[in-house]
Order: sequence, then structure tokens, then C-alpha cells
Amino acid sequence: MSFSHLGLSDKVLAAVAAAGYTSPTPIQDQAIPHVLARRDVLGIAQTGTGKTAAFVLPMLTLLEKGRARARMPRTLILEPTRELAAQVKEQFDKYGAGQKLNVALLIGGVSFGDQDLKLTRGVDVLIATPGRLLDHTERGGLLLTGVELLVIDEADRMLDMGFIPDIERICKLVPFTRQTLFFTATMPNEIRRVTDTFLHNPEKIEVSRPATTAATVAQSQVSCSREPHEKRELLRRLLREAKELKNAIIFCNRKRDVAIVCKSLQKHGFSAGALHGDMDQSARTASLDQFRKGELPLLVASDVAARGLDIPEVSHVLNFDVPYHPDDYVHRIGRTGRAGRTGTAITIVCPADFKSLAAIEKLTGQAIPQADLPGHDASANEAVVEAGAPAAAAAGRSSRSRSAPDKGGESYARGGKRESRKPRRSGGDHQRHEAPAVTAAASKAAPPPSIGRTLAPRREAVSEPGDHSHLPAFLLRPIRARG
DNA sequence: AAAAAAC
Repeated sequence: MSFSHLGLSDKVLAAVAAAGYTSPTPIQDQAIPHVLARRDVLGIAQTGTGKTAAFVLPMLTLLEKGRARARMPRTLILEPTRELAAQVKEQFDKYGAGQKLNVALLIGGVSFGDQDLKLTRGVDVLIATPGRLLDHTERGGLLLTGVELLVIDEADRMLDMGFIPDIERICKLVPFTRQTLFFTATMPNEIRRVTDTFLHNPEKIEVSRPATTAATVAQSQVSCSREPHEKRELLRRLLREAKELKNAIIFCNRKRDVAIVCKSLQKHGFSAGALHGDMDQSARTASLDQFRKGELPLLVASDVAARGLDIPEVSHVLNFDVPYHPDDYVHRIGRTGRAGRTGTAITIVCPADFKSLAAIEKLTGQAIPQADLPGHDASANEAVVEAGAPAAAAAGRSSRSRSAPDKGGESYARGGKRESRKPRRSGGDHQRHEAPAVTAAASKAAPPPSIGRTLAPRREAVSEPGDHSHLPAFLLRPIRARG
């Protein structure tokens, strides 16, 4: 199988070959001919399936003809986060280097004026997050009446983030006759409503969900008390003792904890950077760039980094917190073990997390084994297993089927009020549906109860701040870098 | 519960 039969132009084929790709992924193979035939496409695909190139490559071929007019972009791509938007732009820069294309990025957090200037010069490809795009249209600096092709990417995530009303507004600003490419990982009712309204006789392409969690990722959990201080200490131990750690993303549930954990690691001599949505855009970009280049081995991040970001060669994912929503776990650990490489995912679990953990094990259909950490006090975890086992068993009786991708359907069905930008994801909806039996391991017999034991005794410090004797050199902070 | 996204 090669790219040559898909109908791409010679220029694009040359760029693909130069990038070292020889065979298309299933979504590329199926979508590209339809895009080139100017059909609408509904692509149901996860990130990591080669989805971006599935629209970038044919768009480059289509854009070889024609020229952009001032303030009237020819194509428009909508992305849920700034980082994803920037990542798509990189793909255009990479594969479109041989073409004189004007590609503009309209995202928040950066200068409005520069973007406006670029729009006046005419753009072939406009890549945007919804808020900033609407800002430009409302100020009159941007006309969407010349858009020939519209891409809506990560639609279900936009739904989670409350962007659907914005998407609908934007869809009404582009010509009715445009071509639309629509990508989503799942099809909840609210998304189905959007596709029914805005797609014309779409070609539906569904690529098999990559096994929810890649087999190349070794998963484990480590118990801990909920004391932030002890969690940070455990995190340091995990980093020190991790095998074959090259670099790691450390996920926290809250932005403030991202900042705290990052600072703490730095204080203890680790070379770490932070990434969350309250940082200014230049700092976000800087952290991500340094991490990608390998200059920064540790990235402490919120779920802004959980989905879609392409960071090759992440050896470890560490969940400082168990994510609230099981899908987020799958996305987080999907940052490692990519492209057939091996990866390691370790999750720190406190007693209060048993529900979230049971939901994760049910979603992935596999129990997460305890990490082997000699001397680590597991007493805090006995409460977890004890409380978690009945929950997992109950889940086996009444949970949803994983073959039904439109999870939480009814919870999305109502609403649609413009002013409500709140996510409508209903927590705990997994309790209401039915599902396959939970794995044997997850429902294994619970150990004897240890009632009332929620806090592990304070462990002896593994090392004092400033004692970096066991820390590999590359994990150390360079002297007087990054205050 | 939290995060994300416009000034």
C-alpha cells in the first residue's frame, strides 16, 4: 500500500516521501480520495490515527489551484485548543513547503494585530480556535463567505468544552455550498445533530478504535495518602527509580497543582516545566517546545496536554492525580507507547480515588496492577482495594457497553442554550448503561478490611531537598536556569 | 469537582 494511488498531486507526494512516510494509515487511505472528490466526510477516529494528514494532504493538493483574496480565506480549520491548532499549522508548513501558501493561525493569547495584518494579505488556510475566530469576524476583519472547505476537528472534545454553539455560528457564516470535513472520536447525540444539520450526504469513515490503551504501555498504580506533600515525595521517588526513563509527562487534575508540583520538582533539583491553560501563551509554547526538543525531560501538565498533542518518544506518563473522567486516563497514557514504542504509565492513587479508578478499569477492561515499589507502604491502598472491589463488581452488573460509542447520549441531548458555555458532560453517567463483565483481576477478592485507615503513616523521607545523588544527570536542573 | 477557550 502506498500513497501514490490516492490521487494526491506530485508535489504533495514528494513532500510525503521527503518526510519519510511510505504507506497511508487506514483513515488516510479511506478519506483522501473522498476529500479530493470534493465530498463531505464524517471521520470517526481517535487522535493518533493519522487523522491530521488525512485532511492536510488532500487540502494541499486542492489548494494548488487558485489564489486567496484579502480577508477571505479559502479554507478554514477549527481546533479545540491553541496547541492543536499550532500543531496543524506545522503540518501545513512541513508538507506545503514547496507551495506558496499563506497559512494563518488565529488563536487567543497572541497579538490580534499581527493576525489581522495576515488576514488582509489573504490566506489560503486559516487554522483557528473558535473564540478568536469569532472575535475577528465580529470586528469585521474576516469574511468567511469565500470558504470552500471547512474542517471541524475533534468535534466531541469541542462539545465537552462548550464550543458547539460557536461551531454552529461559524457554520452559518460559511457558504452553504462549501465542502465539510468533520472529525470526532465518538458520536454522542449532540454531535449527531450537528452533523445532520451541517454535512451534506457525507461519506462516513470509521477507523477501528485503537485498543483503548495500547498494549505497548505498561500500566501500574501506586497507592498514597491524599497529603499533597506525600504525593510529591512519592512522585520524586517514582521519577528516581523509574526504569529507562527518558522523559515524562506528569498530569495533575488542577492548574494550581500543576504549578505547585512543577515548582516542587524544580526545588528538588529536577529539570521540569509546566503546561496549563492559565499560563500565558508564550510560556505554554516555550514549555512544549523545550519538552519536544528534549531540552526539558519533565513536563507537568493539566489535561490541556492530554489529547492530540503529538510528542514523539515520551517514555513515561505519571498521573499525579487520577483523572476525574475515565476517557482522560486513556488519552493521558496515550501520550506514551506511540508508534509501537514501549511506554510506562504510573498512576498515584489515594483512597478517595477508588471510584475514578474503578471507572477507568471498567472502561479499559483491564485491572491496573500495583507497581512494585519495595518498602512502599501499601496500607493506604488497602482501603482503596477494599472500597474499590465492590464498586468494580457493581460496575460489571450495570455499566455501559463499550461497543456503544455514543456514551452519555441523553445527557447531551438537552441544552443548547447559547449563553450556557458549561460542559454538559454528566459525571457518573457510566453507571447507567450496560457493559461487559469486568475483568477477573478487577473483581478479585478484596483483602481483609482495614477500616478507618485512610492515611498511610508518614514515610521516612527518601532524600532531602538538594540531595540529588540518585538522580540521573539529565533530570537535573541546569544551574540557574528557569527561576 | 476540573480544564479548555475571546478581549
